[in-house]
Amino acid sequence: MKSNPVMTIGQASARSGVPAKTIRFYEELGLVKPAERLANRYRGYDENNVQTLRFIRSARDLGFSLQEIHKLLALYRNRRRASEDVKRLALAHVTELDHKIAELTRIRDTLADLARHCRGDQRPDCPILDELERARS
Amino acid sequence: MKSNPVMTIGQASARSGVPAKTIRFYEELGLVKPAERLANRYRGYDENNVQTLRFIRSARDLGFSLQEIHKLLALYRNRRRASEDVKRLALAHVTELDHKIAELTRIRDTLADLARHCRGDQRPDCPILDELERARS
DNA sequence: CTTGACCTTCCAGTGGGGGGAAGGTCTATA
DNA sequence: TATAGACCTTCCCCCCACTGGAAGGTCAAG
Repeated sequence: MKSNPVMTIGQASARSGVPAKTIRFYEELGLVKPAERLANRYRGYDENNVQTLRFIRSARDLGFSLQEIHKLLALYRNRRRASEDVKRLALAHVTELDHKIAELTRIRDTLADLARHCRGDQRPDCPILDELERARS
Repeated sequence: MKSNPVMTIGQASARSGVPAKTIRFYEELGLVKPAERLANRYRGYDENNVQTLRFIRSARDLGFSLQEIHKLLALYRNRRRASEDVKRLALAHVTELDHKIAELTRIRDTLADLARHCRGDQRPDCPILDELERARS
């Protein structure tokens, strides 16, 4: 399962879209281990590493946390995985997203409503400040 | 503009709903300065302070950052403010929220779609992993 | 032989707090 | 009067997911 050639962190970064600093950070977390260390102490990455980095990037783009990605990577690398486990992770994340969206929407509507009632002129009266002042425990 | 009596941080916390730790943190940021220090070095808060803490809490609940709250507090305390300025801050925040909601919704739909196509059984085949593997730069 | 583009490690900061140590203070009760 | 316990103080470290920068090593081109 060796895939030459080996590249430096800068090249792996260019080919994966993950910043070099972030690649080192992921290594520290145990997510991506470079295939080898070169004689000059540089990290050496292979195609497998690049593929892993792309996987992480895609998962980050879909809003998965690094903890969730850790689990996803384990499933990704496990040929005997059950797709059930992947689906469960994904659906849990969808639920999380639904909660966040609902919360943000509620906030957005409240604020837009307050702003709609504010004249927005040179006078100091402002229902937005009035509402913030009122303790809505 | 003195409003006795003075209370300790615990009482201010109970009356404002802001944890004592957080009150100290806000002080460090220059958001709330206790009315006085008691002889025993305890912080002493008055009704004004409590009102400010409630204001901050309400603004946090509406998703404003502490930086934005800093500006909101300046307007709140300025009797010669123009409601225009408050409204502008609020609407900018609504726009931010709209972007976040749109982004999260896009992610949510993508992920739900992927999950919908995953059988979720004991077999390893999984379109979710397939998609993560594919580099969607 | 120098310049500049890489690479290395380590330390610090972001935002918005939370946890907990080590120690001072105050009040109620035995 | 002693002591328990509930406060308060400052201090530093932890979370997440990075990002920036300093100080120094390595390598290819001119």
